[in-house]
Amino acid sequence: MSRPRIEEVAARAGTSAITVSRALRDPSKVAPATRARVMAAIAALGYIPNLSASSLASRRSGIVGLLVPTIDNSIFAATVQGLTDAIATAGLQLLLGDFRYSEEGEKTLVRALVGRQPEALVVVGVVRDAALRSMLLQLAIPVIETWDLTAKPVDIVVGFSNKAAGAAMARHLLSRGHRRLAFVGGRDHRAAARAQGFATALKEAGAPAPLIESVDSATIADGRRALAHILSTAPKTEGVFFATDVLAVGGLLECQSRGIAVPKRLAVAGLGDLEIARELSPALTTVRIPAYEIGRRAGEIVVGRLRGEAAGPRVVDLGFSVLVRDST
Amino acid sequence: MSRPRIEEVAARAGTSAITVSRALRDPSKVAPATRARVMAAIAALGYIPNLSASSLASRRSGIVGLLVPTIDNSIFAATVQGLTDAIATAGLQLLLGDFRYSEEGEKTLVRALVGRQPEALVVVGVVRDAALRSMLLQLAIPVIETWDLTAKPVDIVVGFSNKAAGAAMARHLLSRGHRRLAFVGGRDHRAAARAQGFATALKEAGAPAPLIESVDSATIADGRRALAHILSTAPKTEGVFFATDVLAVGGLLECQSRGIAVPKRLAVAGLGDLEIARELSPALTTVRIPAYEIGRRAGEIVVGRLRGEAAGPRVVDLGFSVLVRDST
DNA sequence: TCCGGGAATGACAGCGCTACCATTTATATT
DNA sequence: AATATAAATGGTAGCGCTGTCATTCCCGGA
Repeated sequence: MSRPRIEEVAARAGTSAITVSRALRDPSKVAPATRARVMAAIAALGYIPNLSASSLASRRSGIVGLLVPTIDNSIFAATVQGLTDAIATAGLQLLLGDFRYSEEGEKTLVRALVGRQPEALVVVGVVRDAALRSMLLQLAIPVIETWDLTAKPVDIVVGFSNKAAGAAMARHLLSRGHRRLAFVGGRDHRAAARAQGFATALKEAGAPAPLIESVDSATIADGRRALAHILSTAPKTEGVFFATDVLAVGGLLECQSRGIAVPKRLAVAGLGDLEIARELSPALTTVRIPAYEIGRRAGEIVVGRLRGEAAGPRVVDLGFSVLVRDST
Repeated sequence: MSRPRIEEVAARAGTSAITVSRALRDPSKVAPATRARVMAAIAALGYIPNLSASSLASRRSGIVGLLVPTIDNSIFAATVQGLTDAIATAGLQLLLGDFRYSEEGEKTLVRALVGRQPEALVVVGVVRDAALRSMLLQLAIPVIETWDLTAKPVDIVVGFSNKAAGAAMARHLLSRGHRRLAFVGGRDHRAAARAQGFATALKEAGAPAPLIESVDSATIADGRRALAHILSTAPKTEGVFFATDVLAVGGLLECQSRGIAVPKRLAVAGLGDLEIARELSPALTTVRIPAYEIGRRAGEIVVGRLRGEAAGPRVVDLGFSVLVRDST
């Protein structure tokens, strides 16, 4: 009752194991009649090749490892989708590792992923841990970091500049006449970069430094709380930039609850271009991130590299765009 | 510059390959001093075991395959998280397959997953295709279907009754005095089951049959459009049950735009308990689905089975609860 | 002192497949 | 007809690890 092996298929098709192997992987190398017999035998036996054995023998696993901080976050989901789409064309498959934002988990996970001999590794985020960096460097496989630009990637980085996004939003808010501004974001590096760009742009424009409000997680309720706190601390605030749309939706709803006029009394902006942000009224001004494209491009780079194509630039900036809507 | 093998570690630790293997997998069988030398050698060489070779030799892959229709959907994300949490305790890893709701893709994908010799397979949804069912049966590994109860699962099913959820919501709406009702949902089996339960409960209560409105996808915009269409087709409708919270949010926002009083003039209900649904005003009445628990339980069942524990019931109903809020 | 028994370790074969090279057969060229 | 060339196929070895069984070593008890 155990699963059939390639030898059984070969016997049934009246040929040898190696021919069955070829019929599956490179049909052009097998005569049509033989191929037909092999395929019939495969179907009859329900044969499914053992890819562990295949990986071991061929030294090609057909796997791309993906390291994500958490799959809960729907914004990363688009990136995963893009990556899947791109690598599927090359017959590659995704092995997912979800490290839950923990440094220790990250290292264990990398070992588990690398042990499966992936042909490339894609990381959502940038690798900061030095030990991990050097470990990845030694692997001698493509490593693509995403979602955040860094001047010295382990190998290649595909993303956009969080700092530039923060600065762009600062300039937009200033252009609308809002000068006393606040920033709300988490404690992760991406949010910090957005805050820094935001503050720097304000400084350059001679505007007052922003109030920086930190949140522990990024739920709508957190956004509400942050806005409430800002209004009690700095009631004269004229505009708030939230590091994510989810937080911004909380801000917008809190304004609704309190009867605060948006954008007249207070401007609200977010980042991420969620559908809900577009549908609320006033519609949320936000930064569109090419989340799907980031994954897609990462996948294309992986596929290109595995085909031995010439390496492109190490830093791929996919940009972003400020979508001006009614909330600013 | 290639990766070190177990032999190199053994040589450096002054022992044999098999002892290194044991030191990693069952440390109690190796003397502490030897173990320490082995670990030192592993660290010095940066050795990472080749799990393809390990799988092949031991016939244990340490992998659980997961088949999801799409990872875009954040509601499945909680299930994935629960599953990951449960199997991580047993040192198992997730191999993700995303079949994008296509039947053909599903079969290809299963072959790709099964080829990696997973120790169990978890499916989000129920397997309907007969050929696929018999293929899964032949695998002789645990197969857990989720998110939908079925009387005859391939092996085990963990979920809740979509039909019962629809019926519960129908009874709730009736109890609030809403009698002319409508249902909005996609064309998938889960939505169909909810619609059926909804309609049946109405019939049993002697209420008029619901208007059934189908949507092609489940975005906020779809929910808005569906509500608009219902109002133009059947202006006397008193309540709408949307198959998902995302659709219901669209319905709620459309009511806001049109100045329709909720729930006085029109009651709105959803399913899924998204945060946004809770935060809008009026807050959305919805059905809470134990999404995380479904994944978690599926994982626990897998782990239990692999440990050879006695099999439990084949159908595990985790139930649901109607969260009554202000929109009904 | 000898022996039995368990702890620690190792030798060997083989998991199922594919790379490499050799061989056979069919087809084209002179 | 003889040779060159390509297409089709097969034999053998080995990918890196672990299961199985054998061996060595040490200790306590008779």
